This record gives sequence, C-alpha cells and structure tokens, in this order.
Amino acid sequence: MSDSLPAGAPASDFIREAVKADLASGRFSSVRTRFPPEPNGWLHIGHTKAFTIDFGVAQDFGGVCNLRFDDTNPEKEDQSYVDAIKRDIRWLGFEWGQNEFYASDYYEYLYDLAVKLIRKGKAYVDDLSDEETREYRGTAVPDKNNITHTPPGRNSPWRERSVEENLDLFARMRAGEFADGAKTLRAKIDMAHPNLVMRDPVMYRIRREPHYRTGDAWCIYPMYDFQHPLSDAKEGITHSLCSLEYEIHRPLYDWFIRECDVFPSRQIEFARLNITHTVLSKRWLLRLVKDKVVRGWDDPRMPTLAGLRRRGYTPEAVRDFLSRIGIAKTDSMVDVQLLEHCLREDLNRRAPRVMAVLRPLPLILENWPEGQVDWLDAVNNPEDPGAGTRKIPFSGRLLIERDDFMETPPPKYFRLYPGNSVRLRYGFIVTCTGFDKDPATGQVTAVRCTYNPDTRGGNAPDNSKVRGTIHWLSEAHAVPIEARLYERLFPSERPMDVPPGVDWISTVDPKSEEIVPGAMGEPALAGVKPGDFYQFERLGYFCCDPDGAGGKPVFNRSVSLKDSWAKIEKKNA
RNA sequence: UCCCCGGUUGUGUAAUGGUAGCACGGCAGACUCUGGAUCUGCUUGUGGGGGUUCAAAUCCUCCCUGGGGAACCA
Repeated sequence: MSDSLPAGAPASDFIREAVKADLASGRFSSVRTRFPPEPNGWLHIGHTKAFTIDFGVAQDFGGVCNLRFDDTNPEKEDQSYVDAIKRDIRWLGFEWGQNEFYASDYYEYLYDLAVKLIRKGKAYVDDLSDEETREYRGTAVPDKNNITHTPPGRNSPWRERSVEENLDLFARMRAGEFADGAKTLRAKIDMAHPNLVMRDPVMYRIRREPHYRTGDAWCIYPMYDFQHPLSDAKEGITHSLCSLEYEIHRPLYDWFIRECDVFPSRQIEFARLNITHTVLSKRWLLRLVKDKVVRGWDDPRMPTLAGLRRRGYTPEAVRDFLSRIGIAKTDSMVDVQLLEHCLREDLNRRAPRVMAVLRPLPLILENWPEGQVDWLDAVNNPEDPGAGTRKIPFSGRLLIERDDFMETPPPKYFRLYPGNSVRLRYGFIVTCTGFDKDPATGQVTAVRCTYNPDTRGGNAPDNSKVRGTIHWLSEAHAVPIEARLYERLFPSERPMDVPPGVDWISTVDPKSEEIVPGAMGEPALAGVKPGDFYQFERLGYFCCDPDGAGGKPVFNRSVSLKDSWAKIEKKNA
C-alpha cells in the first residue's frame, strides 16, 4: 500500500504506537489484523469503531486486514448475518478481497492442536457438569456479613487422567459417543490462579446442533478462548485488536499460543464505543425489534448500520465521526451530538436544497395577477456553486409552514404576522394584510398578503430590511409527500441506567417517530429514488425511504438543522 | 473478596519529564436571502496526599474513585 506511515511519522493513538514499536523492534516485520464478527446479529455503530481500527491500522502500515467470521457457536449463527455483515462493512468503505475466512474452517486444525496439548499433558477430558465446573472453579460467594470471597478452585477428580485415556476420550467425544454436556476438554493450567479465566478453561464442549456451515460434521465445538488465539495464529495475525472486556483473557490468549507453539499474535485492547441516548448491545437491540418498539433492525432510529443508512447517515459522516472520537482505554460515553454534527457537516456540503412544507397553510397574494405563474431561479446548493440552479413555480396561491405565521407573535418573532413583511425565499417580499379564520374551530385557514413586484427573486430594495425569510410552495404545483420526523429513541442520556424496578424499554420516547402525512414538496421531489437525500430548507436533512417507492414519496428526517428559534422559545417559556 | 484495567474542562481526545492544546456541546457577539451556514470571544480541567526532580498530567508511593472478569457465549 502506498500510503503507509513513513518510519518517523507520528502514530495517532496508542495502538498505532504499539504497532510502530513492534515494527521498529523487529517483533513483527509486517502488519496483519483481523475483524472477527460473530454472525449472530446486525452490525451497529459500535462495531464500526472496531473494524475501522482493524482495517485502518492495517492500511496505515501497509498491511492487510482479514475478515474472519468467528462462528463457533452453532446455536446462534446464520448465513443471513454473514451476508448482512459483509454488506455493512462494504457500505462504510472497507474491502477485504480474498481475505475472507471462517473459524469454522479451522475445526480440523483446532482439533489437531487440542490433541497436541493433550499429548503434552496440558489438556484433559473432564466429566464435571457445567454446574460442577463452575463450583470447582471457585466462584465468588458472599458470606453472612455480605462480604464476597473468592475461594481458590479445586481440581476436578478427572484432572489426572493419563494421556492415553484423554486421547481416547477426546476422540470418542468427537465421534459422538457421549451426550451433550457430558464431557468437556479442558486446558490444564492452575485451579488456584488468581485470574479466574486461567482456572482450567473449557476448550471444547459437546453440542449436537447443526452448524450453518459445517452441518452435522461436528458435535464438539471449540470455545472462544481456545479458538481465537489459534485462529489468529493460523492467519498470521500480528495484532489482534479487541475491546477491553478481553483484557483479562490476554494471559490465556498468550498461554495457548505458547503451548501450541504457533505464530505469536499479539492482542491489544481498546475501549468500546458508547453513545449517549443510545443502546449498543445486541440483546437490547434485539428486544427493541422483538417488542416492535421499532420497525425492525433497519428502523431509522436504530444504531445499526442498516438503521443509520436508512436514516440518511452517509459513510463519510460516520467515518468522520470515528476519526474524531479517538482511541483509548478509558471507558467513554460519546455525545450523540458529535455524530449529528458530523452528519450536518457532510450533508451541508453535499445535499441539494429543496423546499418542502410539513404542515401547509395557504397564503393568498391579493395583488397577484389572476392565473399568472412565474418561474423563478433557486440555488441548488449555496455551499457548492457547481450544483447550479433550478426553476421553481410561483403563483398567487402559495403554501407556507403553519409555524411561520402567528396571529399574535411573541417578542423576537420575525416571521409572518399581521402588518409584518417577510421574504419568500427566492420569491418576493410580501406583507401580511390579514388572515382567514374558521369561526367554528378558531383555526387560521389562510393568510392574506400583498407582494412587492420590485422584489422579484427575493432581492430587497435599498433600506428595506426584512428580518425573516420563509420557505413556500406554489399550491397548484406542489407534490404530496410523507415526512417522518425522528428524534432520539431514548430521552435519557444513559438508557441502560434505569432505576430498580423500571423496565428500560418503557423509557423509549413514543414520539421518537412522528409521521407527517400531509406534507408537500416542490415539483422536483416527484421523481426521487430511495436513498436520495436533500436539505429541506430551514427544516433539516431528509432521506428518501424505500417505503415510498412507487407511490407518494416518504422522507425520513436524518437530522434537523440547528434551530436557534427553538432555543429562544425555550428561553421564553 | 480476589484478579485485571482506567481516572486531563460538560463530553471525547492530545501533550511520551519542559507553554495543559484540539474538537463537540454550552454561552455571548458579528455577519447573512435558510433564525441555516460561516466567523470571533468566553467556557471553574490533570481525583487526593506524600515523594523524586531545576522542572511532574507524565516517574515512585499510599489513598479515593470508575469499569471489567469469575458462561460448556463471543
């Protein structure tokens, strides 16, 4: 790779420091990393941090990153997850080429290494049940004063079986001679070890469960602690980057590599990503889906990549976010506003502008020539002159946002109210002369204005200061759309911290999705395709949802514009 | 309780014995045909005590505090 770090280049985080040092010391001569998802769920934004580090570190040092499916638990895994995971990684912009691997392809290799350990007297077949195993390990128990003690573990009565017997038993485990759970293969390390994961960890268990790739070929499956370091070694992974929770497993990782005498991969741990107002755990996300709190795994409010994509997040925005949050070992909670900022920044640069009215209120121009339509120029993107202009129709009967008119305005309100003038964006300056009201409901049904013919295009003649500019549509030309306004799923900054007795799912904001069926848009929106994104002027960024395909277009609000009026309103309240 | 790892401003992250910086958020202002964007300024920070040193966020030590581990899951 051409963009590898020059020898003297500064590393930008502690992992790259370590990699650089390993290269300098000769511990490794090149870099190979891996991203090892288990195909048992959809990728979420927390995973993007992990695989951006995995792929990014490899890339920075001219190395390679393998994609390896860590599929050693047949009960949970499925091909559909494999496909979804690959799709999502590619969406973010990473490619692994030929380097796609499966831990399930290593079963024979792993079996051989297990045999090797048995021969060395470093592994044995144990007959303890799972419950007994736990108890023998010395699990912590509170005493009568409620002080917890961690007793040393006790050796299993089967710990001293002969090598021959272990070899025979292990072969028969594989052959299917024993019931599920009847026996395990365990590493023989130290039942008194202060680190509980070192107390003779289980290497293999018996489970008659068809695997999505190996079918019924195996009834014994390797455990993570045994399988992972050896899979890394098989692929020549130099730096096995993972989250902090595996830190305590590192001595075991190193033990298996040493005892099996294989390639000395190095594990380095970093803090996983947490985001405010969000949950990032497969279990919690699954429940949101199962309880139908959301539309599915790809609901625009979900932090899954599929959800973010449907919401209108761009890969560029997500990658920018990732580059800003940094990498460290401190448990952190990143403000969701940083993510939103990154999206706004990207879309501000790229999204075509268009006018749409969420809650239309008719505006009648009393002095507009009957039946006349004027086609005006509108800028497609003020941030990008190359985006050009378009023609938009203007007429005597318009639609404006209901919020942009008030019968009796509060202080600092400078949109439309009787006697006040506003600019209709790219249109004319208009002055409110009155309004119609439904006597029965008291609701305003139309606003009446006169327009100033000298202000065509929105240009104010000298000295005529107009504070407000509002968006509008020509009623006869407007196309109906559906808008879906999204807010954070959880009002609480830390949804997982709920008081005892409270079910976290009850804290979901029922108004996190608001459907606005009667919205209207300018003619350009008639031909949109799912995935198209726009800025609706003054409202926010919207992305066309697949739901509207073929019929009335549906737009998801990806993120609103910063709204300083909302702030003023809040202050007044 | 034991074992492991952390604690830099509201949040995240730099500073690798030598000026505590950057970003987001928040606040104030400027500007503006999106109350957008942009720009400017401000924003109570090295958890605490001792020690080493000319000099400590950084090294040592004790304490405080947060997270993780104790699955035949990964």
